Amino acid sequence: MASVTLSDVAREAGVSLATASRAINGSANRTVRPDLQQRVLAAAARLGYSPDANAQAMARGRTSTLGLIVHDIADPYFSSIAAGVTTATEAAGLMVTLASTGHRPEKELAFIDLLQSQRARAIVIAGGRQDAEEANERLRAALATYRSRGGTVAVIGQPILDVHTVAIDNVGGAAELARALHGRGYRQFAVLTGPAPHLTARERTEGFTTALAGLGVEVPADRVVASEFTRDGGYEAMTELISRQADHRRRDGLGSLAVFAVNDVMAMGAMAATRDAGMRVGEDVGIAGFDDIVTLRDVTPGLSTVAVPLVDAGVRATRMALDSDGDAVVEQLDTVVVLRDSTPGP
Amino acid sequence: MASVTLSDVAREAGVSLATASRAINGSANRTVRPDLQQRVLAAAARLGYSPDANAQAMARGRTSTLGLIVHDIADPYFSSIAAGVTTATEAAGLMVTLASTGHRPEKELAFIDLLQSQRARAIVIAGGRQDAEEANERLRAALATYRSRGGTVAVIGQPILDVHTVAIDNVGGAAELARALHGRGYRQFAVLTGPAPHLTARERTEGFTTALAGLGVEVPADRVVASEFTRDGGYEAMTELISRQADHRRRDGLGSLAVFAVNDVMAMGAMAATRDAGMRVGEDVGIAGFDDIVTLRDVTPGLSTVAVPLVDAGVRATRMALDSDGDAVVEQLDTVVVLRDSTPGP
DNA sequence: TTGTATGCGTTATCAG
DNA sequence: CTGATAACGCATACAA
Repeated sequence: MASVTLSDVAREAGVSLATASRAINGSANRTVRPDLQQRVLAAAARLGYSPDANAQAMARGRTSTLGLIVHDIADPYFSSIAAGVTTATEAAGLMVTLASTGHRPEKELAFIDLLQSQRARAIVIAGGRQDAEEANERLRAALATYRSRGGTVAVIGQPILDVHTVAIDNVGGAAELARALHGRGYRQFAVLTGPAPHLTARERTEGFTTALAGLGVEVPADRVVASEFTRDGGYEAMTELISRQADHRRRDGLGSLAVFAVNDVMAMGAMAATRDAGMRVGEDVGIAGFDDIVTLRDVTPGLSTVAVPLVDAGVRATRMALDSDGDAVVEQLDTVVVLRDSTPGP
Repeated sequence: MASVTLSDVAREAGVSLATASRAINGSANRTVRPDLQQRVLAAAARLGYSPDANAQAMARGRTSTLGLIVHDIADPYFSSIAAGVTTATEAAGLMVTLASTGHRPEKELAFIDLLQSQRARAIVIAGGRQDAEEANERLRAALATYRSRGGTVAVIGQPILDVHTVAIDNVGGAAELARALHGRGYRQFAVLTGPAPHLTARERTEGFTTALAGLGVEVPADRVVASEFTRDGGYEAMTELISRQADHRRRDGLGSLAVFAVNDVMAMGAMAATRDAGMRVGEDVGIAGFDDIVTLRDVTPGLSTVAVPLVDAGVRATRMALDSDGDAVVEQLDTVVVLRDSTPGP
C-alpha cells in the first residue's frame, strides 16, 4: 500500500532526490561520491525500497519489457521457443510478457495493441502465417505502427510481415526428407497436411511432393489428406488415409508406404491412429514428421523427422528484435533430417 | 517515438483532458455525453491513440499485470500450468509476465523483486518446494513484503509459504497408486525418487511405501533409487536399479517388479532405460509415474500414472491470487490413478 | 456533465 | 559533485 518511494530514501539518507536516484541506478555519466552512495544504498535497504518500474518507464521513456506471442504455450513447439526467448530476454536484463492466443488469429492483433500500450520494447511473434491477405495486412499495419512508435519486432515463421524474421526452411527440409525416405527405398508416399491456408503446411507439402516428383515419384491426390495442424488432426487424417488405402491395395498391390505428416504432433496422432487400426508403425507403414519437438525423445518407435532448432529460434528472434533496428532482415534456420525407426525402409 | 497522448486526443476532439480520459475508459460513476464520447473516440482512432499502461498504472496506483514464475517453461508440467494461468489471466483482463528460473531457486527471489518493481498485482509460483529452511524463509519473507505492499500470491505446490496454495495430494495419490498396483497383483516394488530435499519426491515416495507397508509389502532400501527430478534422472536411476536387480534375482527369484517413478518425465526416462537394457516395459517390468502430463498421450505402452489436473491448477491458482485477499487458504487438488499398459500386472 | 488542477515516482535538465 | 525543478501521461478530487 504505502510503498517506499525514492524521496523517502533520499530523506532517510539526508540527500536530495536527484542524488538518491543517481546513487541507486548510477545514471549514465553522472557519478556520486562513494560515501554518499553508501548512505543512500544503506537507507534504501533499511527502508526496503523497491524502484517503481512504471515510474521509471515513464521518466525514461522506455520500458524493459519484451512481448512474446504464441499460438499455444502448452504446445511443445511453442514452449521450446518460449524457453529460448525467456533465456535470451533475461540475459538482456528484460522481462517477458507472455500472450497465448489459443490459435485465434484475431487475438494476435489484440495482444499487439496491449503490448503497444505497455510500451514493450520489442515483440517476438512465433507461429506460421496463414494465406489470408486481409489478416496479414492488418497484422502488417499493426506491426508497422508499433515499429513507428519505436518498438522492434521479430517473427518466427514466414518472412511476409516486413519485419525481422527467423525463417524455417520448410520447403528445403521437406524436400530433403523426401529424398532421404526415397533413399531408404520407399516408393509410395502419402502426406498428412494442414488446412489449405496454412502456409507452413503448404510449404512442407509442396517441398515434399516436388522433391519426389524430381525423383520420378508421384503422390496421388487421394494420398494427400488435409486436416487440422494438431495431434488430433493427424489422427483423423491418418484414419482417413487408412480407409482410402483399401482401394489402393487393390490397385497397386501393397508395397510399403511412407507417410509424411507436416508436423510432429500430427505425426504422433498418425502413429496412434495407425496402432488403433491394428497396424504397426515402421513395419506396416512408415511415418515421418517435422520439427523434432523434445517430446519425440520418448516416442516409440523413434519418429523420423526434420529437426528444427526451436530453442535457438527463440534466442535468435529475441536477439534480432533487441539488437537490429533497421530494415527487416531474414535469418534462415538450418534444418536437418533425422531418420529413426518409424521409417526403417520397406 | 513521438507518441500520441491523451492531451492530443482531447485537443483534437475539442474537449478537456479529463473528459477525454473519461470518454475513453469510462471511469467509474462518471459519465460522458454520448456525442462527446463519440467525438473523443473518433479523434483517438484518427490519431491512432494508444493509452500508456505505465502512466495509467502510476495514476491509478495499480497495474494489470500478473507474474508467473515456473522452473522451466519447456517442461510439459509447467507449460500446462502456464496455459491455465494465461487463460484465467486473460479472462480477468490482465497480462502475464513470465519468469522461468531454469531450476535455479535463487532466481525465484530475484524474479519476485522484479515483479515487485513492476508492481504486478499478483504472483503465481508453480513448482514443488525444497526442504531448505533458510531458502524457504527468504522466500516467505519476500512474499510477505510483497503482500504487505498490496500484492497477492498463490503457489502451486506445498502449502508451506504462508500464502494461498493449490496443493497436490502427493501422499494420497501415491498411496492410491500403490494400492492399485498391488491390486493388479504386483508384490515387488521399487521407487525412483528425486533428491532428498525435494519435498514432492519425498511425499510421493513416502505415500507409496507407507501404503504398501499397510498391505504388508516392504520396499527394500536398495530398491529406492534417488536421482534428479528430470527425465535424465529417471534414466539414470532406472539403469542403476536394473544393475542392482541382478542381486535380487538371485535372492528372491524373479517375480514381476513394479517401478514407481515419482514423476512422469522420470518415468519416461525409466522406460527408455528399460528398453536400452533390452527389457520390455510392461512385460519384464511395470513402470508408473505421476502427473499425467499431456505428453503421455503418445507414449507406448501407455504409462500408468496419477493424474493431476495441471491446467486447472493454473486456472485455480490464478483465481485465488486474484480473488481472495485475506488469509492464506489451501485448496487440495484431486488426483486420480490411471492404470495403463505399462503396468498390466505380473 | 465538463473543466481545472494536482499528484503518482522517476529521470533528466540545468543551475549552483 | 549535488540540488532544485520540470517533464513523463494519465486519473481523479474538486470546483464550476
